[in-house]
Amino acid sequence: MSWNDERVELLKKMWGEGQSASQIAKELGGVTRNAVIGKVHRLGLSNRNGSGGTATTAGAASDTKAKAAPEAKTKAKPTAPKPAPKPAPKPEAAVEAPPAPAPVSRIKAIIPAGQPLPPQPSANEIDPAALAKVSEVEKKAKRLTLMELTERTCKWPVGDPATPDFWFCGLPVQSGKPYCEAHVGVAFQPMSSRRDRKR
DNA sequence: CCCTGATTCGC
DNA sequence: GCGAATCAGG
Repeated sequence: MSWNDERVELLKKMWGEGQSASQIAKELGGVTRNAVIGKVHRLGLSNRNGSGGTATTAGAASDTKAKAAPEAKTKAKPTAPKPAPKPAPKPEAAVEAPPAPAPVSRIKAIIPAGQPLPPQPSANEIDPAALAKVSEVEKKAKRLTLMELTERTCKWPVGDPATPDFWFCGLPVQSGKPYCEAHVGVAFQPMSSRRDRKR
């Protein structure tokens, strides 16, 4: 496979959207993420400029890569303000809210085979987008049983534990979190809507 | 271990 | 120019 115009464009597009190299490679097919990264660099669009903030959805592993540039990098673009096209019309990647000083991110999420299941879409009002994502993801869920869960499978429970069709998502977890990306989205909602319940 | 991007260097 | 191997980090 070679880099057609189309392929390069798709690469640019996806990279611009913040997609990870591996995702792009998967989409393109016939290339590895290394190839994608290499191409990205050759094209000179390595830094994903961002003015608005944290728009990284499925990847932002490394960022503090100031590193020690051994040689003088020949990256000259002094007069290239770049309008920083950040359209991102995709409503898909916008589930996280920055202002969350709440230290609520310490759920042990062990799921003690019983009742204390912290999350669970009930009478809650969560981000519609996040919920949509979840229900979409649940189609692809692995439907694991409790025993099949591992450290890197999403432990999001689906269904009623007192019912034969109760299973866990089982998709690959985000990173150290107990859930896959979609479920992390609804599990760790940093409070936004419905903040004051009746009291 | 999973993942991420960055760099190097033979091709 | 290309990308596997390697590196460096989360």
